[in-house]
Amino acid sequence: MKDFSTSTNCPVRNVLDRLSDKWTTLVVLVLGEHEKMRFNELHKAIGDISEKMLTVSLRKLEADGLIARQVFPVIPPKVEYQLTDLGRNFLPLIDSISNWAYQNMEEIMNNRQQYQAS
Amino acid sequence: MKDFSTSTNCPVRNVLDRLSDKWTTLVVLVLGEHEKMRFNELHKAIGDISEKMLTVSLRKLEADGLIARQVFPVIPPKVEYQLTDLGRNFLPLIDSISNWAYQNMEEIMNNRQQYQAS
DNA sequence: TTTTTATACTTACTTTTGGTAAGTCAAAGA
DNA sequence: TCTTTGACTTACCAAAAGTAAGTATAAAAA
Repeated sequence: MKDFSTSTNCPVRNVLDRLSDKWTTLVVLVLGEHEKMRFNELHKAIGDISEKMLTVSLRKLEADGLIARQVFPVIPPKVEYQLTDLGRNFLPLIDSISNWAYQNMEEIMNNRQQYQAS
Repeated sequence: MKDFSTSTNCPVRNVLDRLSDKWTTLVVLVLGEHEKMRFNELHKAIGDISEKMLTVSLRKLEADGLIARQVFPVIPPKVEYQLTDLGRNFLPLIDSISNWAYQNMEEIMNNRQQYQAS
């Protein structure tokens, strides 16, 4: 049994906090479907993420080693992102969460309505 | 292939956003180890969550039907929380994320240090 | 030749969310 | 009568995220 009781000093919690983040998981999900993607592609694919937050999310994932960032020294700039081995290794986990959400969303939506009504 | 491009109108995204939240996942994780827990037990088990955020997280999970809240009409108050079937059904997914984080945290920490240094 | 366009970001500013600490309620015990 | 207990609220402040405009540079278009 692991220790969740300690905050920033616990590496597991630290990793977990970063990966259980709205945008981060989404970036991994869409990157999981495309092999290589450029910044604007990701931006369009996710749709409602701001450029700022996309940048932040990408940097965090890069720092953690889940994605690789390749810069082409051209103008206008070209940058490609792709999952690393570590990222690809993580993908199925978050993919299964996405699937679970898909399969259970109806029930969850119903539950929410019940809850509202009471 | 699912559509992630639309924001609040997409139920999958909606569910996903809520479940890929720092505190929410943690609450499910600790509830997964204890069967029934009272408010203050959860608070101590998680450690660095504020009472406010614990309340918010519990309400959201309750609304979505992942946990059940049982109030005992006594003074001082007594409230017990436990995973519902839906919650228990979700638990293994997040458990495996937690395990993945545990197994890969060393590599991730190393990656982060490399990144900082560059 | 000046203007526009393309791409991947920054930056300044505002809004929303989260954290902190103190307060509430009602009864039982000191 | 004052304190304690447990599950919250609430008011206030800090941090994070959203918004919109700006930056850099060269090639292509006007």
